[in-house]
Amino acid sequence: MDKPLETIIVDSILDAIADQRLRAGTKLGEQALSDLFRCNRAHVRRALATLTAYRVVDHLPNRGAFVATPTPQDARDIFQARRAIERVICRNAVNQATEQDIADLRSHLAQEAVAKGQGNRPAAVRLSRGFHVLLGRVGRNPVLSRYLEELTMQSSLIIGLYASAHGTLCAEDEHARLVDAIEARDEDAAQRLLDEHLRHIEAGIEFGDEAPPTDMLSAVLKRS
Amino acid sequence: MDKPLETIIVDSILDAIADQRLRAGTKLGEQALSDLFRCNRAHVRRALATLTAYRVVDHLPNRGAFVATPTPQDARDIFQARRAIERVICRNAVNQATEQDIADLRSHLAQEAVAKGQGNRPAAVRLSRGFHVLLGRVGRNPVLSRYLEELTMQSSLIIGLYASAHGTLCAEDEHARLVDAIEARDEDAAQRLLDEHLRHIEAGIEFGDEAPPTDMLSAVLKRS
DNA sequence: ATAACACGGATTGTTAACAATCCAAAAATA
DNA sequence: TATTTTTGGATTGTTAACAATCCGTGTTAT
Repeated sequence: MDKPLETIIVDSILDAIADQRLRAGTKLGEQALSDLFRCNRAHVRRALATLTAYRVVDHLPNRGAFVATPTPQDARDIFQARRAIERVICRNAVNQATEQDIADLRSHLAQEAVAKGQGNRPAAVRLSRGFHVLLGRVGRNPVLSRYLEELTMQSSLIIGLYASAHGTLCAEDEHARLVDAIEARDEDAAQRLLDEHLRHIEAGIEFGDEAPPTDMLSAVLKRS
Repeated sequence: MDKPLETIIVDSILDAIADQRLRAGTKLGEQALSDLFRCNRAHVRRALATLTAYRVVDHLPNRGAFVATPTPQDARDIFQARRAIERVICRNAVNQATEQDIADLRSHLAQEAVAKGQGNRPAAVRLSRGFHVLLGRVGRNPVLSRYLEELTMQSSLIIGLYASAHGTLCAEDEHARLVDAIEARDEDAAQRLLDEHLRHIEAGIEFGDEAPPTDMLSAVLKRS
């Protein structure tokens, strides 16, 4: 049981972003965070530095750290990168997925279905991201997985910023059909399904209206 | 004229790695670095943290920071990621390269030729990396460019670690032919050339013999 | 002679105090 | 009243001292 403290802060913030509890533009004050996590300001400082390296936080000198607000152009670049990376992850998954992997993916699908059935949108977004991250693990290339984790994180941010209200979010049967293709070892079908899936997500994003930053860190980050 | 100090340290170390003046496994002591750059230990500490985030430095708790030593499996993963990413960068470049871009690439080719002609291997490695980074810029997707910069950095490390002595390094006419294909707007040819080029580089790597870490930071990092 | 142990220097990790900067609200001026 | 200036509090950035850990060396005991 190790608790490297800095990782706890980083993960808490990443989770909050994936959950869309932390919205783009929110200020991440050092004092506020060190109070929340009962720790030294230096720890918070390092956590914010690594989040900045992940491009999930913008750091303005003498101003502080803010949850990044990707521009529409950023969004296009990010989704193009996802298509490039997930294409190969998908191929790896088709070639290397074990029965256990398939079972894990299907189990995840079930969770997604529950969240959707309950109309729990934040959970749906988080689980949808989780599906792609899980797929990345199945691909067994840690380099690609890491990039995908970054990109899906930023995607969550983008969806929180720009997603159209009429929540056309990740038709989950697209996930299911992708798992079918992987299980059937149909590489072409899997790659095609994934590419289309990503294009659907991107198409569901509506640019043009800026979302206002929110606040109230403590209410949003508190958990353990 | 900005000198954010931390970036100076980071860039110096990255340059030294790209130049293969800093070899894998070298210890990066905090004291040594703060002496070298006449700065506070905290600055060094942050620089090492961001280098760790770039996966170019390994940080062992209570032991210190070391230039990362990628394993052969790491190398395979890294080159697979490069193929995935540069494939798309290449497509972008074919579609968007301006005449100025082509000119820049050709100018870079000339520099590479000079270094090779002089038998200057470190410069050749650095310039070879520079070609790919430049290509990334032409692709005009900052997300992909950033990942490519990381990956080429790690590639330099790998080449320094494992490259066969009979320096079959980046047949530079492969770069030249790639630029030809881009200028001719021949997407298929460009992508094929780049993919083959990357496979050639990877094939030129010989695993199995571990290279011993070196030392003497001051001799290797000093410049400005 | 070898192995376990203990000591001391060196290196990393942590903390708190101090300095610099920014921001918003109040005060002064036109 | 509108605009500029000032001022105080709050936040970030920097530094140095202190604590904890590691590692090589030298000692001791079997």
